[in-house]
Amino acid sequence: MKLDSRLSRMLHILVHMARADGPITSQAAAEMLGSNAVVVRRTMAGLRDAGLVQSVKGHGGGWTITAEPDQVTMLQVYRAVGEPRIFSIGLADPNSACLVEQAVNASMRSALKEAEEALVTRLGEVTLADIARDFERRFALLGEQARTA
Amino acid sequence: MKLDSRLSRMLHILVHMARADGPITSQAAAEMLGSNAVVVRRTMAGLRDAGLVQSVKGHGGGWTITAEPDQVTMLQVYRAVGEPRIFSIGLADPNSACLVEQAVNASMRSALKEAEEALVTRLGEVTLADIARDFERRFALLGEQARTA
DNA sequence: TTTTACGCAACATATGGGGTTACATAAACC
DNA sequence: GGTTTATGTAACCCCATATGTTGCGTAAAA
Repeated sequence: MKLDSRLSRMLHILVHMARADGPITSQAAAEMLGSNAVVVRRTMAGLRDAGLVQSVKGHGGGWTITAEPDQVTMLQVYRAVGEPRIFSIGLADPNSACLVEQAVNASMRSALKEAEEALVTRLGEVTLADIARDFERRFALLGEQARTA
Repeated sequence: MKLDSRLSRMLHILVHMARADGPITSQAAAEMLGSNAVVVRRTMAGLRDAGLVQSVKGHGGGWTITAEPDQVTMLQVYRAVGEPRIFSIGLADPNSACLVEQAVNASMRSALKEAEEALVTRLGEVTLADIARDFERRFALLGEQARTA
């Protein structure tokens, strides 16, 4: 399997939604992501259940962000998409009867736990508003470069 | 794919080898791991290339650890098995032209980098000897429990 | 010479995210 | 009211990759 990109994709769309003045359709989102409208709906369903967005059917419908961008962290989005497995490495047998393997498992668990905590902590510190501000900075920088070129 | 257990498995066998007084055959190792001798050879080849173990063909042959257990860290073993991908989550498009996605990618990269550094640091701090000592502790504890039961 | 092991290529298998098709339903527009 | 536009969801296929398996070659000891 390739990388699970649900978190990354949802962040992408959420920031777009935060900047849009109306709903974004699944089709439009899919085009932004280079993906498929069904995949978008499937993944966004988690965000809707988490209360981060709402969906409206029919003409003029689509997806709208309902939460305040400065109140939504990457961690919340990660959880809203179902808390996908973080690591692709892990224990061979979590419940081995072999004491050697138990010792190995203890050291592996400890290392992975530390890394996961570092990740979760960081995800909890960055909001959609932070990412949107970074976008604005990049956007301004681009205009700057165009003018001085 | 399930979890990549190569690091875990190799640690397991390395600690067994450190405690054995002779070579361990691929078949014996495979039985310890609940796996297959070919898989063992395939994975151990990396450890041999890294100089951690040696293999001997024929009668009485098998695998022997050649490095000092207190000089071999989990990190070295991780590298010897080919530095498998750590995360199962990641960026949707690492080289997107979309500035929003670039901002998302920056925040994702930063969080993942921090977690990876935490993991690598920890892996570099724990040696095979540490794991072997933990095994001894567990083993002693088990005898203790048996006597007081 | 036989047996025991490793070395390695080639192929099979399982898993899970993502892509695709199909159909149902709801809401806006005419 | 009928048509169009959207979402909701099920049911499939596709693909990458660690792992499992078979087969054959080679080296070393009995």
